[in-house]
Amino acid sequence: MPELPEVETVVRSIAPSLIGEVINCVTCENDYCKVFSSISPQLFNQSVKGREIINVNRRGKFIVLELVYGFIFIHLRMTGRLLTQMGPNDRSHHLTAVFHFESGKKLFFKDYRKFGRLYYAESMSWLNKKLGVEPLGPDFTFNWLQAGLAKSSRQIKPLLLDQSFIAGLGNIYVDEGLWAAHIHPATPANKIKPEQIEILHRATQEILGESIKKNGTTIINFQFGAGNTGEFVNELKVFNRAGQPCPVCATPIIKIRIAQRGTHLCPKCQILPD
DNA sequence: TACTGTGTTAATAC
DNA sequence: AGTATTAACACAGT
Repeated sequence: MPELPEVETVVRSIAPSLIGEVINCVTCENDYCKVFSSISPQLFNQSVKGREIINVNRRGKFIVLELVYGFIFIHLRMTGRLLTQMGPNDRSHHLTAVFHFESGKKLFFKDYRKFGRLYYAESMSWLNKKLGVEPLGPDFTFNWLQAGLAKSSRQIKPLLLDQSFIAGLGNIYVDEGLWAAHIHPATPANKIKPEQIEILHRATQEILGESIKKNGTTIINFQFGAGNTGEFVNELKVFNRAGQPCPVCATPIIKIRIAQRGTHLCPKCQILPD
């Protein structure tokens, strides 16, 4: 399940082989035209054919291919993978799209649940208007977070998962950040104490940064490059650790449902306020 | 066989 | 307007 650190890892792994390539065409595979979202393969190709990729970046959980004119945005959703070559075990019926470059190189978009999508837009504003602040960017300050939480009565976890508020956090890193700050995930955002907001702010940045250093987290599916997996899975404190001891107090971690999402927490460290 | 889990959007209800 | 809930998407795994 790629979140910000995993998408960043993918970007770093593919950027060197994509920059400078000129797109001949992008085909959808296995009749899966939906990979282009709502537009037709013809229209998508009209926009990208002959254009050079001049940079590869990330915004939230989107991979951004900057073209000499315009942008391709790639969202991996849960199981999308970008491969520069197909391995012997990569079954072709999981392919949803292929980039064909004029050099002869290819980029394969493999996605066995087929939720991943490709989008084209002429400017970054298409994406920026959907997404909130970058948690590793300069706008993610303590003051901004405190003000944002004060304005909302929503439960903190679904608020942090809302990409139009903060872009890039998903189930793993929200659970980890809330545990670090001793915040129960169902706490109304506007009831969280400033001291806890301060820890949440710092912990979120630290956890994301550390995870990027370890190439992200692999629970089941995440891979990058030629089948490498993320090592941050070994640093997780609560996510996917139901029944195992809390690293702080040894109380068994529990898994509950909040806003229809599996949610991991320490029932002793993270108490819901009255 | 029925259910779950993933991220996101759209639709709907309050 | 803000918030919460649900379905839809697709499919491997249990």
